[in-house]
Amino acid sequence: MGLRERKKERTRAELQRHALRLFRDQGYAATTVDDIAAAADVSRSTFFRYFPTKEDVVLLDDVDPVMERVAAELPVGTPLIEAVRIIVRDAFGSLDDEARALEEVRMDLARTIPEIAAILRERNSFGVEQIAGMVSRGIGRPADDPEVLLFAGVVVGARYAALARVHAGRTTSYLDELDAMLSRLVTGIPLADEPIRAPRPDPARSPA
Amino acid sequence: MGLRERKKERTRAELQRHALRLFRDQGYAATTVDDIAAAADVSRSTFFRYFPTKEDVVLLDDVDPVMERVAAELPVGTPLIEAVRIIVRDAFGSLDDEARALEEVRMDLARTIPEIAAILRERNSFGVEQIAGMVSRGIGRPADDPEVLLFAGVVVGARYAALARVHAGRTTSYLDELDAMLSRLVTGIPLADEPIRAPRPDPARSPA
DNA sequence: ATTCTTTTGACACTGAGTCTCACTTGAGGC
DNA sequence: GCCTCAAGTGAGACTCAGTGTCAAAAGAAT
Repeated sequence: MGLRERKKERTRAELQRHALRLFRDQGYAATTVDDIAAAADVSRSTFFRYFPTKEDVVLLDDVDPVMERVAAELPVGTPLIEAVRIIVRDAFGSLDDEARALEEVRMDLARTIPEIAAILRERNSFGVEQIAGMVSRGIGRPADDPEVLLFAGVVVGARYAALARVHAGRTTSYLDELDAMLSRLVTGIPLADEPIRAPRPDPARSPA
Repeated sequence: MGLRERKKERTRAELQRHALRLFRDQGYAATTVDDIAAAADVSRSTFFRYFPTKEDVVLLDDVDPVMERVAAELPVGTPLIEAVRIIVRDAFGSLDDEARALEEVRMDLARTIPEIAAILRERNSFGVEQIAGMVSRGIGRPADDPEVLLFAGVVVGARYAALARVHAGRTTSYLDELDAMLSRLVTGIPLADEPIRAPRPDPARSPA
């Protein structure tokens, strides 16, 4: 790996490091791309050469290729829902220390700054189509099959639920929470048969 | 309802009508807010007084209050997953002709212009927290309860699956598709126990 | 007709994102 | 070591979304 590559990697890391620090210190909206570039001692143009948008500096996505690799190593016959659990856990678990540390910072920011939580919720990693593609390959059904899409949607939903827990400050580990959510799904959809009670007035609208 | 109110409503409708028309004709990114304002014969400022962002002109949200009303009228004891199905169907079903027509246009745009599909997927109506709030009221559990959030996440996931079908051009009616997705959920998560097959090379990466 | 309030348009400003062009700097052949 | 080429960088101009202010216009109320 030549000097050029190393320098590039260093610049990218510097930009991300300073960006996250600034976001933490002075908030997301209050931090301009100029601020970040200045802190990392590069020009504004350079920032956009490394990250297509300001939001992207929060994201990472070293995870996707790892997920593919883990998926390819699963024993044939594993039930789909179990496979998802294993893939998620192993893929995140196999991140190196640096990536893992970055992940921690990112989740902490998500808990602290609502704007970042929104970015992660909307943009992070996997969408329905992406998961549907993996499922499609895993069980040999078309990727636009309704059941394949619905399964993928449920997985994405579990992710959102985990992120909501993080956002509510009810957990410190997004990964553990996601794993717990997926575990619950193994026994079906929770509360599906729960009977609804007599309707009561929306507490948000009733007098305090 | 005074002249003032009527005029306001007309302006809002005009802005939305022209915006959707322009988006359809020349694309979302290529249409500036100035274009929309000019077409509707108002100033740029006025546009932003009616819609906080350019994206918002695609959205509607006459639906939320209706959902609340439908929810309040459900018989006590209805299973939660059934309740969701009924609420969604009745709430959308009770839209007036104009709102329904707008919904059609919006879904058509979503199928045609990927950018609009993304906006709908990310911003439209209900997020996990919002649904969790309704569920919380319906069954009397805290809104940040893991199972409540997971259930809400699953519902959102079903929505995404339906939107993915629309996006793939496999259906013309988003509503019917969503209803079908929720029906499937009544019998549990589809494909959950489906065994995965021997891994095969990613077709996207294999030679054509 | 008069006041009062809401809506509106004109304008200025910030910041994200795009583009171009000239420059520097690492890589590799000689 | 030198030269050449390509990759990476910086400066700056430009577009457009979104915010804020302020004064003029138009509907409502008396």
